[in-house]
Amino acid sequence: MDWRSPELVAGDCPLSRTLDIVGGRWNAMIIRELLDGPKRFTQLRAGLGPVTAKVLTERLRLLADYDIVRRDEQRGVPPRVAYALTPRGESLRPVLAALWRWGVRDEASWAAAG
Amino acid sequence: MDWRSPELVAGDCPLSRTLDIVGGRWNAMIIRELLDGPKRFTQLRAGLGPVTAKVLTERLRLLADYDIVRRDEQRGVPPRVAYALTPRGESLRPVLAALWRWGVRDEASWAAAG
DNA sequence: AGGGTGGGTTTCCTTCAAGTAACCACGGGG
DNA sequence: CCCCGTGGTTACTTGAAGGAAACCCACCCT
Repeated sequence: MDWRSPELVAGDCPLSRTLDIVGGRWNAMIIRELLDGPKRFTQLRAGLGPVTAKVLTERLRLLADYDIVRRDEQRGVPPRVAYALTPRGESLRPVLAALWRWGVRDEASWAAAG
Repeated sequence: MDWRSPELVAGDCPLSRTLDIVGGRWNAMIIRELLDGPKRFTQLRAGLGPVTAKVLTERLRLLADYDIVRRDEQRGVPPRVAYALTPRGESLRPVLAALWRWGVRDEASWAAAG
């Protein structure tokens, strides 16, 4: 792995670009939910705990702009909207897996040490 | 990978705990610098681009609290302080590598599509 | 006397993500 | 008639992160 490149200094290194998407308070957890398969707005809210509708809408729109999630609106009453990962979103699976694994292993060894 | 666990809803799922450390504007890039080997304060500043002394100090102290970096102060005039990764910090290497790889591959395919 | 050095601290200010609360359209059910 | 559920929107407020600029020690060199 070559951690060096000219533009890394300018602040748009690959790390930062990935973290623009996967960082932040909710994005990773939303993607995690959708790695299970498509879900509707209310299901996402339920799976994410204390996220407000405003923030969830915001984050989903942002992730849609980034072509990470796709929004499938089924008209009718009441309206139902399903969210699913795009291929680009799916491609984040190994990244999320790495983050998840570190969190799990670390929790264990951190507790063991103290 | 089992993306489910009871406490995931409470917001302290393994993903979030890893991102507490690796997320944020500078943390990942600081760790990236130190994966090259120990560096001194000024070297870090140089490698990171436009980070102010205040913020860098802040981030380094935080990472030290998390036992990700170790601070080696060599007294004298002028004072010299070296920062190095702890084993816990080193263990983040695969995580950073995954983030980095996604950023690189994505940059390519994103540009190709556009 | 004045400047450079390394590794900061302090104060102030701006920005932005997130939270709170209220509201919307529909139609169905009681 | 009024509320419920779905998937939001809008306006307002808050808190924390981050940046800018100035300053600090203690010593060396000129």
